[in-house]
Amino acid sequence: MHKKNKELARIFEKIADILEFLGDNPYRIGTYRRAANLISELPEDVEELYRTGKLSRLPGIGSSTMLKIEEFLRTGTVKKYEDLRKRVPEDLLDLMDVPGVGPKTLRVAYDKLGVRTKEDFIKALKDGSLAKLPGFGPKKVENILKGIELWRSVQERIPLIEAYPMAEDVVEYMRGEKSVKEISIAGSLRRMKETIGDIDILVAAEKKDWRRIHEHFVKYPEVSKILAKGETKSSVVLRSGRQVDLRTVEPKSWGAALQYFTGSKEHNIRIRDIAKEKGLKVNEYGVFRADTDERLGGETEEEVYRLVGMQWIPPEIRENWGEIELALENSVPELVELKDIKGDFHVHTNWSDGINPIEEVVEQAYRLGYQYIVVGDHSQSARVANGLTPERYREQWKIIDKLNRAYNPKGFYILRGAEVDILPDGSLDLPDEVLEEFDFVVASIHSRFNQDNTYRILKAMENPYVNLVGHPTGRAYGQREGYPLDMEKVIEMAKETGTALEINTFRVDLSPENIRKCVESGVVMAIVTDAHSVAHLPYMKVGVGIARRGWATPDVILNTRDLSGVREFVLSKRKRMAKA
DNA sequence: GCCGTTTTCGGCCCGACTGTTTTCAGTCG
Repeated sequence: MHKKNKELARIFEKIADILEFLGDNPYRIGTYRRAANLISELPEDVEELYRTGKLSRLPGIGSSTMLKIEEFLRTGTVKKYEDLRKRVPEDLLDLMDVPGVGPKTLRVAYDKLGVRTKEDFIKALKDGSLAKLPGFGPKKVENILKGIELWRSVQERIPLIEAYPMAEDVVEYMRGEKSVKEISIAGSLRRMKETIGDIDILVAAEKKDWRRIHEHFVKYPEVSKILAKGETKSSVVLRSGRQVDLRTVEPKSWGAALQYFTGSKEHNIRIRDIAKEKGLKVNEYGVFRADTDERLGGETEEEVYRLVGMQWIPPEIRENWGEIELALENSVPELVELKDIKGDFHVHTNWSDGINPIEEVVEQAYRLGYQYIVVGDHSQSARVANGLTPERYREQWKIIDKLNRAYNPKGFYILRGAEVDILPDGSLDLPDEVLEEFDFVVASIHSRFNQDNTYRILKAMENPYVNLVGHPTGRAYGQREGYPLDMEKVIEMAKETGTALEINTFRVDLSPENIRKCVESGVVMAIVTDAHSVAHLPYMKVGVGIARRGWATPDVILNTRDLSGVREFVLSKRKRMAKA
């Protein structure tokens, strides 16, 4: 994320927290929170958007917010925030993130018990003084203490790629309860957000079975704590420290509930707003006429969207970022789907740092129904990854040739590939006469991040044999921010040279924001798993989700092309660069 | 604080769970 966006969003979030503590108008507070949310999700630098005048046109950014943004860009801070923070102990406000603790609780502790710090608060919980206040009791205090424990263990959101298998496992377990009619992942996970706070699961079943379903849910073997258990909603914490929420709805409400619990919040508020204008009411049970409460539908998501007058919107782009306007005009783009994917361009074997033999990797790719796979082990300078010398690649090719003889009759092709290192000066780790013999070449930066990486990548793309830039920005979600990179130049050069940019599933690099820029520029991208184990290969579906979140259509995704299309992509670059 | 071909004032999404209540407040999503 852009640094200024992050800082500004944090200031607005803090203003909201303080105002809430002070008991200000809830709608004003909501406005600050929405602004914070919007700014943190902006695909571009806030300063840039301000300069081009696009900022004030965003929904929820009014004149007062604009003034504060201007002030921030000019001075680096906002006076209102500086004034407000003097009125509340900062330490105390952090506690608002504790599950079960809100502004009212903190305010009472502050007023009645003189609580000023986290330690004060914990002391008030433990010595029973908070429990004595009206509206409080032993249970509430106990829950808050549990909340603090949870909060300390789950401070960070986890990467999509970690959360997804976790959620799939819960879904799989819940299918074991026979009264479950429909089940789906919901929330930010269904929207394929890069990081996930907690996991939402939705189930449709007959009302009489709900209790049994929740009983089953809390018995999931990974559960370490039960936070809540009801007829419609239960929450648990897994041993991994992750919270999972399960909700049950009647089958006739399935679509409305799935729509509702998928979010995003901004998207849903907008949808309900539109519904209201049409005299309708949308909630998790269905779509109703506002005046008579007559139920109009809600069994499927398509029906919900249709009833409010628009086409269905893919979950990955439900962020109120223009998708609703397009849906009203029936012109939401057809996004790339898993079934369009014909191969993977970047996987490792135990020839370098993968854990499986090439034979197993190839077999797994074949079983996924692909038409081709690019075996792309590291090149020699990646010593820690056991990178391959030209001689070892030639040995590997003999095996690839042999495998091809076995698999080609079944319509499956193994391509000679490499993930060649881009060296500090932008040259490549293998000579051209070797690169020429590969079917497909991925080039990536793996070290010396302090160099001019824009230059390195541009230079690598000028090589006629480089077909794909691996994890272009160097970002690895949850581990490393990307290095500074002039993305505009990279996009321009990719387009000019006919080089693809990588959507790396594990690193979420490219990010959805950058993917969207590529889509707009018509730059070709390849979705890859960068699998280091056969178990990683099926995560292509997560990669497709990330691509969809960046509004990627099949035409800009290289994996949607068949083998001859891929060969054509490689050959046309070689021809083009030879001429140039 | 935002927003407006029904409004420049008066609305703003809304239901579930928990614990403390005897009809509801606080928190959450």
